[in-house]
Amino acid sequence: MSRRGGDTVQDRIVALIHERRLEPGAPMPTEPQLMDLLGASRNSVREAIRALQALGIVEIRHGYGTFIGHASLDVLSPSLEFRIRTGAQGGIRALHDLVEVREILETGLIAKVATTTSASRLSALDALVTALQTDPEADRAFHALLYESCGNELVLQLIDLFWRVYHQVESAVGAPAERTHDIVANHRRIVDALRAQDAAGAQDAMRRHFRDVKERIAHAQAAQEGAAA
Amino acid sequence: MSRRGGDTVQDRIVALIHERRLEPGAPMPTEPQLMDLLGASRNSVREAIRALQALGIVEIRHGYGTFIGHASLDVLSPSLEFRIRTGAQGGIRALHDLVEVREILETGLIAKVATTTSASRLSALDALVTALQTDPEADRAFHALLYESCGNELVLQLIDLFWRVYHQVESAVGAPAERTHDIVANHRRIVDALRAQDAAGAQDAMRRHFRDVKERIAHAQAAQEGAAA
DNA sequence: CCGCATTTGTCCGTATGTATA
DNA sequence: TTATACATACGGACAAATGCG
Repeated sequence: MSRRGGDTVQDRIVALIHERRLEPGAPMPTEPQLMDLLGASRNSVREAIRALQALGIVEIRHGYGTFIGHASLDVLSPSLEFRIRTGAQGGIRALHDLVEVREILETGLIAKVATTTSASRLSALDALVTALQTDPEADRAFHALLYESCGNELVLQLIDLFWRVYHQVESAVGAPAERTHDIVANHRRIVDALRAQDAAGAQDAMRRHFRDVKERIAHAQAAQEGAAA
Repeated sequence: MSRRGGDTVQDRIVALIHERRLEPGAPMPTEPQLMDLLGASRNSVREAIRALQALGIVEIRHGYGTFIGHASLDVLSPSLEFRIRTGAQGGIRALHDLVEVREILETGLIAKVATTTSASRLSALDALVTALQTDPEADRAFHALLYESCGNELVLQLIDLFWRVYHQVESAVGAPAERTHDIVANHRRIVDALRAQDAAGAQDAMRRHFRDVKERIAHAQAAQEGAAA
């Protein structure tokens, strides 16, 4: 029932939000109110709200109320993770596609921020590069901080989403054979190019970084095929 | 209850899918079976399934059954559209971010396919360019056909998703002041560069295309601010 | 074409847990 | 602590849609 069309309970709730100009954080009507407004039973209203919650359009706080959400992109995490894990070849193909999207996004963005990265940000990036050797979250923070100055919230959330999904399925699809030394070197090259305000050099460094990531995936694929034989 | 963790009904259903190695298109257990398997009531099972449906992980057919879905990215359409429409300044800022993501993706991809576009595909692109003047869907088909040879299903779905969301909110946020002549010229430049196997030229043509799109958005923003004054 | 079984959709009533005041 | 409002969960019942004999 939920697909295209304006007559489902779910769509009518979304229309109600837009009509009332409810902004993120604002309280939703309570379930009894929605039952009355939409002429639907509690069960139908609840199911529609659960679907909207899965999309990040509303947020439910236990025993308190339901509120307008921010529709953050990270609601796609379970869907993307599922997509990869059910993909052919144990999802390695889908994982490669995911990394390629990351590469396209980050090589495109790095050129935009290459000349607008402040000195303080550069030193913060330096600190994160050294932290890479011990803390895996430093890598996530590194890629997030890189593009913080671009002023595009959507692309920041996209990059963070893909980073999280990749590292979540990486462990499930097989050990990545981390070579910390190469990883640190790749990240340091990126920072060096930014410090020199060398956009093309930063793009090259980013491409090299992802080339190694894709090599690890290909290696995992070969190991998997070997195990299958 | 639905957030992170492995003890919710929703997460247990996903775990069940993975345990049974159910692939897209395969039938899910029926609601009574899930009630028995998970020890939950029918309402709880139904709400969890509705959330999974919203994520594209399952597909429900009334009176027939529930099946494993493909987790296609287009489930994000309502979420993205909501995100833009509730954004500041009537969503124009968010719309600009969306177009910028499209630009990054397409300028990055066009370089990858610049040398692998067959002659038959080029003539098909030519036909779509002429169709642009009458059929708005030709634009969508054009951008889809451009990258069909890249072999990355994920990025294809991303580009198509962003195209649809943009054109859906474009009408809601204000008339775009279409100038068909310029649009056709921009697309033709792209095809010409591909025919010459000129990757850099194709990127330039793509950037010019999106520069015009962003100009239209800025124009709509100025008109809106003028109306508010 | 019809009727049947299966499955999902909707609804009702009730009880329980939780957060706020 | 108590009271209230809210979300959560359960069980039962009937309606609607689909596929099949």
